[in-house]
Amino acid sequence: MPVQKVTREEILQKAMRVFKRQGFHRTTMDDLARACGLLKGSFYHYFSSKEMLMKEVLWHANTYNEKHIFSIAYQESGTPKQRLMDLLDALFDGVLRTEGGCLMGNTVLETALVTEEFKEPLRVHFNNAIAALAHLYRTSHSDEKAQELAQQVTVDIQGSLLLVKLFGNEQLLTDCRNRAVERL
Amino acid sequence: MPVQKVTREEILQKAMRVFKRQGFHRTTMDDLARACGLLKGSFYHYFSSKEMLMKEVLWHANTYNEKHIFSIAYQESGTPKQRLMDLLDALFDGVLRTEGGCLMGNTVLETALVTEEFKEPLRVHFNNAIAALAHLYRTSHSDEKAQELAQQVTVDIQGSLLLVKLFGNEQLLTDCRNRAVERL
DNA sequence: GTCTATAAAACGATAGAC
DNA sequence: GTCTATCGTTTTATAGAC
Repeated sequence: MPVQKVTREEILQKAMRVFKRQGFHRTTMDDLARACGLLKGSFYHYFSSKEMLMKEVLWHANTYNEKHIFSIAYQESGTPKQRLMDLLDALFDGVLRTEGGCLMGNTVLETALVTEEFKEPLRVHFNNAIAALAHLYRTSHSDEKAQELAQQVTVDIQGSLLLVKLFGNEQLLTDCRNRAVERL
Repeated sequence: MPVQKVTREEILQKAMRVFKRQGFHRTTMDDLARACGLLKGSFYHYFSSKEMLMKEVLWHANTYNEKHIFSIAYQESGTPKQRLMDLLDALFDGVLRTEGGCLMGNTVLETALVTEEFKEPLRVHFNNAIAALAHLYRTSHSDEKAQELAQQVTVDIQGSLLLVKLFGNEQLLTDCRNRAVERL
């Protein structure tokens, strides 16, 4: 009787790492299966296609981020400044712990014009990010100004991650974090 | 006797548009050949591989940008503010005239960790961009501050382009342009 | 210089044994 | 649930006619 090697949850986790590092089109089903210790044939027991898997990975990441990162903005304990710093630390930790930067940002630039189906989870992610930041900036700014600042910080993060990926200088993220906190 | 349908120059131009829209890995040699009105077989007369073609496209874009966009920063006529606005207009024009956003930014996120050979032209591009902006900011700030501002504006542009690609809201670029001018 | 034809490999996906 | 085997397609790249 065949022993179950991985759970669906573990596959989503491992697949995310591979997609983050190699991008969607560069990654093969063989890459993904091997990253999970499986052979390609076995992989289709869990997911019917590469696109379906990617969609699930993106939604899964959204759920995780809502629960463990963006939720920090809405905590009742801690000052807004502390919550902002904690949120950014959690965000950058996730981004830097494995190679490839931000899966969401990478996937936007790689697929936005060729794969309509990924746009919905990607939009949800960035809307969540902006909403969480805006919630914090509203504690010291007007609604409009807070929304504007939240957008600017989101843009700042993604642009910084791009230069980090190219030049390897992680100091850019520290600077980005400081700018976000200073704007409170 | 076969008539020459396209010049090498035209191929680089057309190929850039396709890569910009679809990304490197999603684009096939057949896509590229057809975009030039050629058949795949004919295409290898000009370029030995897709990677070689992409490298040439990136270097070609660098030459164009140096000559027609970043050079604006170093012109002797016009105020720094005017030159900054002209430079950003030229940059955004090139980015918005065809679909896909910024080829350089897209290619960084898609290939930085999987294709070492593209990193050199990509780094040259972003170094050129930052240098041109820093040159302008130096007219009203210290060397260090100008460099810092130039980096921030570069990051701002790339992050804004990412959100524009996802949400289609080009107002984000206008805001980005205004922020860049205000920092002078 | 462009075409047709094709080789050779990679890839997404399926079928069936265990 | 995982494996092996394989199908059908796509893709990169080459060879040779015109």
